[in-house]
Amino acid sequence: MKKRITLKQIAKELNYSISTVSKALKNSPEIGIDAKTKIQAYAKLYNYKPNNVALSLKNRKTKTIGVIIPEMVHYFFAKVIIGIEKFAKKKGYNVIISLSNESFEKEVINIETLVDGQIDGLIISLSKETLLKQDFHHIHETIDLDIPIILFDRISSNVYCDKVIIDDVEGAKKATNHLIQNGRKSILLITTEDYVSVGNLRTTGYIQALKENNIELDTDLIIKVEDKKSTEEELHNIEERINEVLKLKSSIDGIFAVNEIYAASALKVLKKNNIKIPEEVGVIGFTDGVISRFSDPSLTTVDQHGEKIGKQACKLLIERLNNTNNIPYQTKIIETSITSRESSK
Amino acid sequence: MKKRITLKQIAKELNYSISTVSKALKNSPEIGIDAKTKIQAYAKLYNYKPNNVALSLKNRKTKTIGVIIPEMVHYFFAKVIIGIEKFAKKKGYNVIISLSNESFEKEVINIETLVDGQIDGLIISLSKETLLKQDFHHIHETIDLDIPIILFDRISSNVYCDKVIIDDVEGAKKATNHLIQNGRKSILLITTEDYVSVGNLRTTGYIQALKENNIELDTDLIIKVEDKKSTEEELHNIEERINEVLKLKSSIDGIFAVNEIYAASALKVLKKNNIKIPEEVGVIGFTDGVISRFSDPSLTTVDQHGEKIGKQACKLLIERLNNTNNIPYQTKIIETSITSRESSK
DNA sequence: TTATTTAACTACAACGTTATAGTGTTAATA
DNA sequence: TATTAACACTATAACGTTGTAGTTAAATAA
Repeated sequence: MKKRITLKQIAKELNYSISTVSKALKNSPEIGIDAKTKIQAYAKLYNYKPNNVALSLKNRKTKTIGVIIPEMVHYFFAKVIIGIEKFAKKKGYNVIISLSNESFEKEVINIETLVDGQIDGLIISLSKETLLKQDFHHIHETIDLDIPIILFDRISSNVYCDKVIIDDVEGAKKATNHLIQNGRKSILLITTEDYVSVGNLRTTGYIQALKENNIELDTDLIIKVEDKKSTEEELHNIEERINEVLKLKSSIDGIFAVNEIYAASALKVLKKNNIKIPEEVGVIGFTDGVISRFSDPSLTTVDQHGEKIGKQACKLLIERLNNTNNIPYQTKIIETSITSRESSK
Repeated sequence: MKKRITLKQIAKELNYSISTVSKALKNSPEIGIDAKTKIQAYAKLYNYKPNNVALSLKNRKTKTIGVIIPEMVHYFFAKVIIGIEKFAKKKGYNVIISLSNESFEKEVINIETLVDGQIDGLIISLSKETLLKQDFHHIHETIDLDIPIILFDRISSNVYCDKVIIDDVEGAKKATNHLIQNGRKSILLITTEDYVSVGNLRTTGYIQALKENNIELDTDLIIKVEDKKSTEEELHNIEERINEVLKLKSSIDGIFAVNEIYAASALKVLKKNNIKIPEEVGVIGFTDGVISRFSDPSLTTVDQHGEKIGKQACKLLIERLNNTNNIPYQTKIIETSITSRESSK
């Protein structure tokens, strides 16, 4: 019905120039007290709000941050977004969210769309396909356009920009040590193929922990999952593989899974085989999500503090946005912590 | 480094007027073939892309849709967003997401921020606090500003606008009937307080199903949870209440919970009491999320088809955006379906 | 008295785009 | 030959702001 009022309309109505109205509303000392009070009262009455699009055009700033994540239904990403959103809002920024759906092509398109004047900067977690392809031209082009990018969680050392990650190696070490300190000696690792940076690093942490505790590495105790998307049959597949290894290696007394889906799958297989958790086999997962909280037994996990990651990423981005002079790129590492639950004594 | 090129720069470089360049890039018949090819080649070379902010200002359209949801970590909302995002992108719209965090105040602020020129229309699921307060002035004001709103899931009959919901009554009826057809006669309902519209409606469906099957309603078999936020102690509280009723009413052979958290809690209590699922007690939840899929036993659920809801909401919104002439408000109802799993025979 | 300062405003340009109206020049028509 | 039409382009205004550079008129200083 009633469209929002503009400076022009106020000016016409009160017989002032547009400039006067603009300045009066900004409380400029150039404007007389009479005009100010009249204009301000009128603006308030008609609920004047400056048009943000016009401001964006004028200032060449949209005060909007773009976020591209691979998937929405992951608890971790949801948490990161909460962190970003909270911090952004506090600093007067809006957040646009796009989903790459783990696809390289969608990631490229999404970035292109957002970069077309919609956003001041980007926060991205790379899709699995991008990591597999190792093609980062779209990221580089964006940075060349002077649009800062912050990478989080799924990063690449081949991209030069600010990054926020957790110490995956350290987190995996913590997890493995947690099991070892419980007296476990034969620990099964369920991880991803190596091109997924986080899977890779967590595998490294697992191996390091074993070494530091003088436990010999048995590569048969490592299951590497080709994880595209967690469809029903894919899940079934994972369960099958766990089952096989479990049959083959009866010595197994601990399981470390690099995400909570794998951990939940492990629980299922163990229960099916009537193996007592945590008495016979202790289980620990990565990512503290709803599945871990509501599984039976509830899962001990390595908490990634997604909200903190989001906040940190957003902070880095806004700092860079406010500092045109090139500060050197930083990589912030967020500490993990273990949330102890029933699946490990 | 290299900022994006503008029409002005192309015009200057090639010695044409800005209008000519603009028209040449739009393939206007007004422009000669020579100029066209030259300009188009140059634009392509320098990767010209029109500035969206300028277009927004000119067209008074941002081609952006705002979405406000109460929480991000709910599987259902995540799914809805996926649906919205997919459809929006296909139609050339971007999506901005805001979180109300179940707070009335945050909802109001978020709407205000978004409405200030950022978006063409809004898709909202109301916060619990808003529903409790029954204060919808912010919604009405936005609609008055000619910014269309689509409400989904958490709606109110006191707001006149397009809506997308599932048939909660019907869904609850389906769920209850599912248990009854399994031979259950004494069915515990775990629901929310009545002000949460969906809880209310699902309670109604439960009652109707009983009536239609000539089972007398026993109000002791209804647990109404005051659900603010699902904190650890809150969850514990719910489990306590379920436990009490279970002790009091040994006849219980079925449980219907209006969301998956309550259903998971029920599972936990049943298992603690060594009650066999589904043999002794069948359990069914609402919302088909990850918890249901990974719980033990896996949960039979009423699937809300979140993605479909999102798509439908987005479709309604874009239709309204394209039709300035007032089409009457519609309420679309998305069918639910039961996903049968282990917790019910 | 004349020059200068101050107060209180207004005009203008610019951000990047597009639609409408206008301007020459050449070719076709009456 | 005079008129008109077609072609190929340009100028201008507008979307809503804001900062800079004017413009008045009155007040003060010399």
